[in-house]
Amino acid sequence: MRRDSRLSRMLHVLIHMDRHSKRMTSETIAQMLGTNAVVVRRTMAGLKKQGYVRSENGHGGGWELARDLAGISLLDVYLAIGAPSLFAIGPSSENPACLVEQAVDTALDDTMRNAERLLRARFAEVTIADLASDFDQRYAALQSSGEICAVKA
Amino acid sequence: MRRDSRLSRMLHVLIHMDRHSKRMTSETIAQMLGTNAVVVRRTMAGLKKQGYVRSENGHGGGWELARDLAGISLLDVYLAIGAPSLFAIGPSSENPACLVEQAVDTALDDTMRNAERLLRARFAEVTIADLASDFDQRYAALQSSGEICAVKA
DNA sequence: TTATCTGTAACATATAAAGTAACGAAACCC
DNA sequence: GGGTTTCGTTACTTTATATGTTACAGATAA
Repeated sequence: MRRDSRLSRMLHVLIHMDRHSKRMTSETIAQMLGTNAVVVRRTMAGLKKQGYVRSENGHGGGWELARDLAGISLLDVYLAIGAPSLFAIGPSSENPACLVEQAVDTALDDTMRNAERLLRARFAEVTIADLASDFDQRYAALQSSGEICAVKA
Repeated sequence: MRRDSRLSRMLHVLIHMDRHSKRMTSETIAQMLGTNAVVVRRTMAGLKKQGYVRSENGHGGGWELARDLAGISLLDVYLAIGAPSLFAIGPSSENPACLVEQAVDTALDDTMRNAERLLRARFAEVTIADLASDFDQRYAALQSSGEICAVKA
């Protein structure tokens, strides 16, 4: 399978929603992400459940932020999309009978757990507003006035 | 795809090879790992190329250690099997044109790079001999005299 | 009522590790 | 030498899972 890009995509979307006055439809967001509207709804469902975004049906409907970006951390988003597995490596089996394998897997597991703790701690430190201001700096640096992801910022 | 278990498997094998006086055939190792002899040869090829193990053809042939386990770190093994990607998450595209996406991916990438550095540093600290002594403790604690992975330790 | 939306279910695709079959080459035994 | 064992390698198939797609029901506004 490909690398899981849901976290990256949701952060991307949230920032655009913040800079976008009107509601954005799944279709608009999908084009922005280079994907499909169903994929967008599927992934955004978790953010909605956690109250980070709202969605409205019908004419003029779509998605909008339900909270300030300064109040949402990367960890919040990561958890909202279901806290998918961070690592591509792991033990060879769940419950090995072999004591050697148990020792190896325990050691690896400890190391991976530590790494996961650090990653989560780091995610918790950064708000989406922080990322947005990173974008502002890039934008100012380039002094560009063109299109940004097919959606004006 | 499944979680990559090559590192776990190779560590497992190396410890067994250390406790096993005779050479072990790919088939024997495969049974120990619950897999196939070709998978074993394929994965062990990297360890052989780095000089951690040797293999001999024909009658009485098979695999044997070429270096003391105290001289091989987890990082050595990880690198030997091709330093596969550690993370299951990543950016949505390689070269995003969108500045928002660039900011998001850069921030995530920094975080992941830090995590990778920490993981590699930790892997470098631990030798296979360290893992083997973990096993010894488990073994002593259980006072078991039975089979261990179909291969007596 | 009709055109837009979201929400879901159901199914198809892509990717890479893992699994499998086949065969050649090397080393050993008789 | 001839047969057997074992590695080395190629060329597949399988598997798991995020992603992509189609279809359709339900909700909302003009």
